[in-house]
Amino acid sequence: MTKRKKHIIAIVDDHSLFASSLEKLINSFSNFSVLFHAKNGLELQERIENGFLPEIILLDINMPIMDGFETAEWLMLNHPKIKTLALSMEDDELTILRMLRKGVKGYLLKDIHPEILNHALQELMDKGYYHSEKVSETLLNSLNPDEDVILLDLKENELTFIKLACSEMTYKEIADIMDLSPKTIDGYRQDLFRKLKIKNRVGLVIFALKKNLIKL
Amino acid sequence: MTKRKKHIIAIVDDHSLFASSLEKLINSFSNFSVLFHAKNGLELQERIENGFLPEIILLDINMPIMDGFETAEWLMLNHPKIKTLALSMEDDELTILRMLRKGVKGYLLKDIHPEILNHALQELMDKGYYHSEKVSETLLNSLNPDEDVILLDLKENELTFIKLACSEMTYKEIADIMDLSPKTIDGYRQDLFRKLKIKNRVGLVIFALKKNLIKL
DNA sequence: CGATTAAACAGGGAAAACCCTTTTTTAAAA
DNA sequence: TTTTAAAAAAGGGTTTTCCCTGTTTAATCG
Repeated sequence: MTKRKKHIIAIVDDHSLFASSLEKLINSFSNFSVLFHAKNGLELQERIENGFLPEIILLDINMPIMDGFETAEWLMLNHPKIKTLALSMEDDELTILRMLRKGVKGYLLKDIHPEILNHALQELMDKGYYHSEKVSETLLNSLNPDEDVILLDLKENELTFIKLACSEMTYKEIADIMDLSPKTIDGYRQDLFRKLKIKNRVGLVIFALKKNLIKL
Repeated sequence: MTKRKKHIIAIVDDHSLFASSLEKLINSFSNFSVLFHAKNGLELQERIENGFLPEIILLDINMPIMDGFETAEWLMLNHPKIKTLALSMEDDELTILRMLRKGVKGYLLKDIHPEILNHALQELMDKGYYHSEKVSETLLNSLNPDEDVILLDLKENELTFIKLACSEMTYKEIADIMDLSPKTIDGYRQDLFRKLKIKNRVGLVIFALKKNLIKL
């Protein structure tokens, strides 16, 4: 309730319709206002280097040219005082962990209610961090730190393989789709089974679901 | 807001601590009051046959002696005017469908908030039915009526097999646990694959998860 | 009781999955 | 350009899964 200057926010999102409406929403809050929005990380860099310095950045992840991961990393290294809040539709644990490792102060899912956004921003300023309920849940469910390391170390091909292995395709078919030898696929499989300490493909499906790597 | 007589409710639940607190809660509502509670369907029958006739019955499912399914069936056949509301922790589609087939007017999950209960009871009287949000979702997700028929027709052994097949056990191990021949298990498998039109065990896991037959 | 029906079980074979190890290829570093 | 390391591929074998069909067993019923 103290009368003070509004906190300055920047929005980074390639979906400009979303960004504009978000801007309107935030400007309606009493404690926050939007300074500018950028279509991707590169545009954000330009703005910042031209002297437009926000306190908070709402950062989308899936963007062309320079995505959320790169952007968050650049921010962490070059402007550590800016509080970055990831704002995405992705709720899989891998994406969440990756962003947290890039130094974001919070992770918001895009389906949050308007009032929650206000609350989230306030908490971010007060406590220094804020996560969506679902995100906190996901992070809490991850009681096995080893698994997190494994998850973060997954190569792109391994990830693709896991997702495809959660379908009814045979490994042969997966190999065809990924344009790799069945023997290579078998290598991925074997490797993952060892790392994840699982006995068969069912274990892989369960893992993928627990980590939200696939949806039902 | 019209001043009228409270609607008379009976609670059927073997967990008497839960039943008692539920009674207190309901008695605090302006439009409803609890007439009695019974530990199982048999006790309910006795009460009703002694002239205690509620308008609404909150019916638990897992109870000794006479469970929710039997009780709902008996109520449907003998007292069709009583509105029965299933009140359970089970959120799998099979249980839900089974209860609906026994004529219950609604399905509430036990983790609902107190205010929702009041609203649920009111809706039940006004519209004649009410389902928990999660339940409605589950029923909505089931866009394949054929699958529902299959689900309802599942034998106990088939169900057990499905659940075990969602673990990392081999069919041989499942056969041991269920004390059946591996060939019998293979029969279940083959049968289910045909009925559910799936190609392999992954399909079975996905099915079980979609229907909430297993939890992660 | 024989007849019917469903559940349990079996024979037998092909295809996938699983597993260990080694080699080739590729790309980056020294 | 040689070294090194990681990714891809392969050799080769065992186990499990998958699938078709047919038989025995058990329970129910006219």
